[in-house]
Amino acid sequence: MLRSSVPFRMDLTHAHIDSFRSALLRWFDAHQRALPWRHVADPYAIWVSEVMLQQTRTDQAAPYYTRFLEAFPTVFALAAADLDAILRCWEGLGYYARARHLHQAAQAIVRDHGGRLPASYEALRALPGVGPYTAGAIASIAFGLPHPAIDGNARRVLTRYFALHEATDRHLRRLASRHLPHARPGDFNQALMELGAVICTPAAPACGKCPVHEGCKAHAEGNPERYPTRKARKKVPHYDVAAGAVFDSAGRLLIQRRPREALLGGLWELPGGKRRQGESLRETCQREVQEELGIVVSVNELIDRVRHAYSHFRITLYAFRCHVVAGTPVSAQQLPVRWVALSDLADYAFPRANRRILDALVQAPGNITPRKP
DNA sequence: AAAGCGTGGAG
DNA sequence: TCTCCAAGCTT
Repeated sequence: MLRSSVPFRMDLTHAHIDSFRSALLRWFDAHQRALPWRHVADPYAIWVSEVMLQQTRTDQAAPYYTRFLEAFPTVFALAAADLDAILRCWEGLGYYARARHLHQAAQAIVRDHGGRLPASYEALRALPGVGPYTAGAIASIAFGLPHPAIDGNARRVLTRYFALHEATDRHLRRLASRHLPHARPGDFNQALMELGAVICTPAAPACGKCPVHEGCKAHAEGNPERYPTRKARKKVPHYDVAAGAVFDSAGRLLIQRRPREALLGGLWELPGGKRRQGESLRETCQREVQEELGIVVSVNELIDRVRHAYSHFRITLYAFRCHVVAGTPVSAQQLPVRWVALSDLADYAFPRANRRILDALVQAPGNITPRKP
């Protein structure tokens, strides 16, 4: 039943499967990169690493992983932490819902599992932020359970090795399951990913160094780069955005917190928004600050211009120095609003583009916060 | 099911 | 400069 639904059973002889996985594991044992989450046994740490690695390169996640575990060494520490502290630790890593889900899941683990990561695929999958890949990765790496973990790397390796033009996630999981050595499922999964990251790369794969190139159909066909089939990208819109660095008479800066569930959820930011048709950037700045906070500001010099690409659109952000002319800031969306000294900006998590502006602000002359008399 | 969700490195 | 895409998940 299972077997007949897989279209390549010719290749799935026991001998072939055995040589594939033993060659792969041998290569992994000899050539795996040294990464901070290698040879880690703590299921909590493994979980943190897997969440950080979702859609994120290993070299970007590595320093965050180390810092995060220092700040939150156990499930209990994470469950008891403030989301703000977690977001500060996560600043710059992107996809901030991951931090929120990590926090929620930690609380669920304390509440429902006595503070230990549940040792089953199903229970892991039920945690917020844990999908099919992450559940399989934790189950296999932390608990030695025979579940596949198909990420983008593994998908590329498998579609090339078997020359699959159309492969659903279900097919790939089933295929990987057949090759899983029950003695070392975690190492096998990691080996597949490592091969994809280091040898079987999207462009210019190093087939000459590949431990399984002899059985690889894409290599035999001569053009492995045509796998996996990618779907056409939609072009992303671009917006001009104006933001106000609004100062009060004491030289403090006005910031507001973004709603939890939104883009950049829970981070702090300068007020601002998209430029409208026919509007000047200074007009945008003035209007947005007034709409969001109910105050009238004078819009003065341009502090900086930052180009930034988000996941599904891009912007050019123009930040202007502003001063309050009339009113007291109150968020129209009932969001937290705060006046902060420039020296305290490290206490808040900001999106990357905003952080650039703030850095420019702190560097710029004329920003010495007046000493209180 | 398709869209929303960050950031940075490589080419 | 621009495109691609990375140890995916959620709704």
